[in-house]
Amino acid sequence: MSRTSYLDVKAAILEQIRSGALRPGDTVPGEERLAGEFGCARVTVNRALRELAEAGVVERRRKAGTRVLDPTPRDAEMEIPSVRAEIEATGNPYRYELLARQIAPPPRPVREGLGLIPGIRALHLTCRHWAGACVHQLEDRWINLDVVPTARAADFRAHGPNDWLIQAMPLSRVEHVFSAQNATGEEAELLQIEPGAAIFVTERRTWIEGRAITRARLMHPGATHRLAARTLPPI
Amino acid sequence: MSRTSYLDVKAAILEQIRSGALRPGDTVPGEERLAGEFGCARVTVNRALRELAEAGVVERRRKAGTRVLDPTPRDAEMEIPSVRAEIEATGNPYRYELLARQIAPPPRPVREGLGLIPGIRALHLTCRHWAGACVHQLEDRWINLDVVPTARAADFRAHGPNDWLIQAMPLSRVEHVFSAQNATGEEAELLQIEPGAAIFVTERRTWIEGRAITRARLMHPGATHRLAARTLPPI
DNA sequence: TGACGTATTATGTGCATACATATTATCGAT
DNA sequence: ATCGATAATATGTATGCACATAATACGTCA
Repeated sequence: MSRTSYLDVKAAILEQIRSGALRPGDTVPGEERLAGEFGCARVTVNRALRELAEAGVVERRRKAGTRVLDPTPRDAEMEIPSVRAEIEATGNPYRYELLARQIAPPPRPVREGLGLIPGIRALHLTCRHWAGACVHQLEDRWINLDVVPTARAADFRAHGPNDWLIQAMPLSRVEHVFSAQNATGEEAELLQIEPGAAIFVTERRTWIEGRAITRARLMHPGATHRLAARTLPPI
Repeated sequence: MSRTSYLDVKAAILEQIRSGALRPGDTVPGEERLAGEFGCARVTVNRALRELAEAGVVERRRKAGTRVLDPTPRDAEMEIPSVRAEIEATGNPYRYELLARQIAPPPRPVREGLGLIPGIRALHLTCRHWAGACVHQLEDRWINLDVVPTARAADFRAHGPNDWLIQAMPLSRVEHVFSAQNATGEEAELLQIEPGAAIFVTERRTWIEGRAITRARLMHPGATHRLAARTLPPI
């Protein structure tokens, strides 16, 4: 029997978060307590919690203890805030609109992106996010109902699917691919811009434990949209 | 007199890299040795080096020791490879072309982005990066000669300014802002695309110790350009 | 009652030590 | 000379201990 590693502690706590035993806002037991439970030294627990804090999973404050964070604002290097927060930060009122919702077999590129067998149906949503009187984002999303069956029953008329998914599936892996494209006629109409105007397209795919959850194509008017990323030097 | 912190060790080693005393490829002295020099425990040096390794500054291998890494491929989350590597990865031959070079007072937005006093002149470069027969990137760059006076003497006809700057100024802070725009007539001509076609624009600014080094506007044909970012889950 | 100082508490970090593990170097046998 | 076992070495990490630091809780005094 080997000794308890800080990796064991880390994995155990992550598992508790994934399973819902620890929810955002909850306080993780203190280092001393956990060290007792795991039968290891406090420093070992310390390292596990420290790395979880670095990863943005928990927040630590002296005396106050360790609290599970909201999974939203994950990494500082590549900050992709929720659409709502992004818009409200500019002072504009945010409005969400569900344009279409159906369950259908996705087109081939989407199907392959989600790793689905041909013929399998998925949830298809089209939404619009407004910043005041301007369209900020047009969202075309497919959700893998095999992985997230509860999405079938979810009501996306009041709240966007992204917020819902972040709630339902924390700690997932995300891939973003950005590109610039000329808006098609339909896209231009929905975005309230001229056909052919440059749009900034984000293709976002999300996995949990190797299984694709969702694939979203997010379109923004190119003239107004800005995406920033900072790489900080060590220290 | 307080004890030596792992932060002190980290800062000292970073300083040696910045100053050039430790160059990429060099081997950092062993933990035991450094612990002796700094008058601290080996665990303290270990933590400093471990964090530097996590930050991508050094590479550690058992028995082999700790080596300073090339500053290029800094962070895995937001991988922005050198243009050359990016193109050669696709199998296309890379070609670099210097279109213009002059020393002039920059226009106001650039001047403010670089934090320069009005009237101060800076190095202005225009370059093109080819992937085979296609233009991959059109680069419009200003370099702050106050911070990098050696750039005045550098010859940018054979190699691009980005490679040169990475060599000359390691460990700097970088900010990227991405957007989609419609190409102007001039831009379209240089990029060999139709006027009005969507272009993917990266605005990159680089600082070292709070001073702006350079500001580049990188334009790519939107149809072909892709930028990917991944956020990995903890563990 | 309210302000302020002190006790309490949880995390942060350093040290000496011990052992684990990966990798290279070395040396001997074939 | 080649292969393989073994030694040497640098990093990886667990432990017990001590003290530092930040923040809250709480009790005392005006």
